Amino acid sequence: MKELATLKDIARETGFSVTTVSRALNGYFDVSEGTRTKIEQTAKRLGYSPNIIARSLVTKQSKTIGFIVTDLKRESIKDNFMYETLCGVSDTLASTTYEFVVLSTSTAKQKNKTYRQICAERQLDGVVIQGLKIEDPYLIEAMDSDTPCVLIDIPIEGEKAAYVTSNQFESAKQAVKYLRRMGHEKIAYMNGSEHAHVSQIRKKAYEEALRETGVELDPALVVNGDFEEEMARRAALHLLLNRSDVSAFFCASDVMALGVMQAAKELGIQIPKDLSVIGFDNILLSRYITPKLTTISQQPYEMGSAAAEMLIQLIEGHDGERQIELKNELILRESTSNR
Amino acid sequence: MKELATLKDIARETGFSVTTVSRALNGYFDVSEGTRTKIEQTAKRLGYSPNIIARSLVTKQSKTIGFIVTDLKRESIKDNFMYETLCGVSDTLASTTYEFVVLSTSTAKQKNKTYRQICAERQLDGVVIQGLKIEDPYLIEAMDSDTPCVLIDIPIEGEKAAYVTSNQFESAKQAVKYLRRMGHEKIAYMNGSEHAHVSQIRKKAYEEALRETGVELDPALVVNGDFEEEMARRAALHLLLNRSDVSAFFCASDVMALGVMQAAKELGIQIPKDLSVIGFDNILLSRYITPKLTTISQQPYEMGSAAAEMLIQLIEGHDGERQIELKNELILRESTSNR
DNA sequence: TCGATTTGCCAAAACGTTTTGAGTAGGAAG
DNA sequence: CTTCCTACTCAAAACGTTTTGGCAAATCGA
Repeated sequence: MKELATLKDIARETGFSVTTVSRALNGYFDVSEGTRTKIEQTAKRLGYSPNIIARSLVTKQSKTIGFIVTDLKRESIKDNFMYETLCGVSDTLASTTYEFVVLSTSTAKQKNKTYRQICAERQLDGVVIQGLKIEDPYLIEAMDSDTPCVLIDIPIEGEKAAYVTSNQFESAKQAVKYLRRMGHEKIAYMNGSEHAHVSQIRKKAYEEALRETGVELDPALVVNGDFEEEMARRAALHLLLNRSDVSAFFCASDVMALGVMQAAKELGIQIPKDLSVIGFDNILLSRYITPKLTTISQQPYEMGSAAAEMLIQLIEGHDGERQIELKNELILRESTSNR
Repeated sequence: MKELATLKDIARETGFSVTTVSRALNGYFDVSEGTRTKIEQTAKRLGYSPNIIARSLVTKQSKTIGFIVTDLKRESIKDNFMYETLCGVSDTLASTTYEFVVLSTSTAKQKNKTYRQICAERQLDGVVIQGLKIEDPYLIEAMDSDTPCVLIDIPIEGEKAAYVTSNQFESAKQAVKYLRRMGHEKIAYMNGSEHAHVSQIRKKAYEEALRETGVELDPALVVNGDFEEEMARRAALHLLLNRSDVSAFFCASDVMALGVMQAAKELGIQIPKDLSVIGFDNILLSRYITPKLTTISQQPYEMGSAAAEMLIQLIEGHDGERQIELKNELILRESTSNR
């Protein structure tokens, strides 16, 4: 299997110079129609395809964007958040000339290789970042880096940094207020990892919703499941054992809601009769379990897709929106009822 | 934000030549200890990181492997096959110097850009291919291409081509024979897309299992759901309406089994009392629905991980296994019972 | 007719590496 | 005093593109 044809090969074959061949193939106007078709034909005949690497070296554009994700792990098949955003990114990139490389990182790894290095090494044209923790070094770096980037679910803007998120705050408040309207007063909150921006904002929403509906905040009702089912189960078990007055649970993720439901089951607490539960994410499972989970739907696919689009705008220097907010929606199902 | 430092910068700074700097940084032995440390220090001080693109151009190694997947689409959040293999690939690649770019293709796209071009353009060091149809052009190309590749679930070998698969045939037979042992005789088979290799092999297994247990093949009992829930539902509906003697369904995927179960429900047919159902894949959902689905488990994560490992062996010229077969397992749950 | 413009083409430099082949200096061996 | 190693260093070429500046011929304007 021989090597792929180069510009030089075409030049030799047609008798023109490398320069002319290059310009012909790139649609410049200073090459006559005749030579252009001749060159194009031999290019086709030889199966020529430009060497993106060589091109990148001189143009400084790799036509590659990085999809940086923290802890790409198989456990997240339950919520498919990362996978769906990836699909969104992939789909919109498919109609462009860009391709994307998946870069899985972690807080530990970020100490070995700086964000700058990651971008520079492969001369990434742009970056989509998802799942970063608030205090991750990459966050500050990304903010005032030279290479365009768009953050998912972390509302930070910079010279070349944009973000896409959703109306987390409002929708979370809406969920809590819904519980209040159903007559619940002792509403527990299962928070996710403290290091995630979404956790902070959802928690704040929970607090504000209670305040606005005239309920005093009880710190004991706020527990943490770190976005994990098992941890949530244990935390819920502990809380429900000690506080029989809790009649509703708002969870920062569906996966944790699963843990809460499991805990309730173990204690013989019936959902929704004895305990109402609301999740967050609208994962696939949420409408298959019994009782079906009331939850807040997000649109990860659309987020990925919007992120990619915005990134390309950024890369190509068009100015436009620097922030996008998608709409979440409260989906009422069977896990909630009147007090 | 200034550009990243280059070898030239370090050379200027230290007074050595670019050659020496390069060799020092790459650990050659013909550079004295003194200069090496001096060079290393300034490299660190300037935040030097090699430009992989430039390096690739001369070494012909991009340190990038391609993950070619057909029709990366959000629908597959139900079976997470593709996502899990991706995690497997990502995890084993994480401990190497390779990175991977996701290349989503389709039968249509394969007409525009040949496999060779895809590999050559980005000078991919190797490729993992998943989800290819049997008659896809890429298959033949990959088989005798120069760039190493590992196919997932398509047992084809080549000079530089290897594959990883599972004991599909045996495990499918085992499932059908299990139904036979439970006394079922009229066993329907819901096949997946004809173009998928796994469909063909699972169908053959179904036929052979019946033959070996002395049941005459009834072509009318073989229907096709194209790996889609809705199509499977319709096909099952049609079959179950006309053939009340069918007492069991073996499905080439869990997602299609979901469709079958839905059809049964619509017809008032109870599972497993009136109809036994076995799926394939052991998707997350399969143990959450009621009744819990009896199915065959696969190990997509391990497949991806094994594929990546084998690919690197191939790339680096070590010879070793060219084919890997993982073990599937029949998982008995609640959707099957005696006739 | 002559100068000016346009058209079509090209040589050479550049991008940041690695690799090759050769060179220098110093010491050891004869 | 040569000759030969050894240890270290480097200039130059190469990888496959794009870009710059310019050159020759053809066309145009007067």
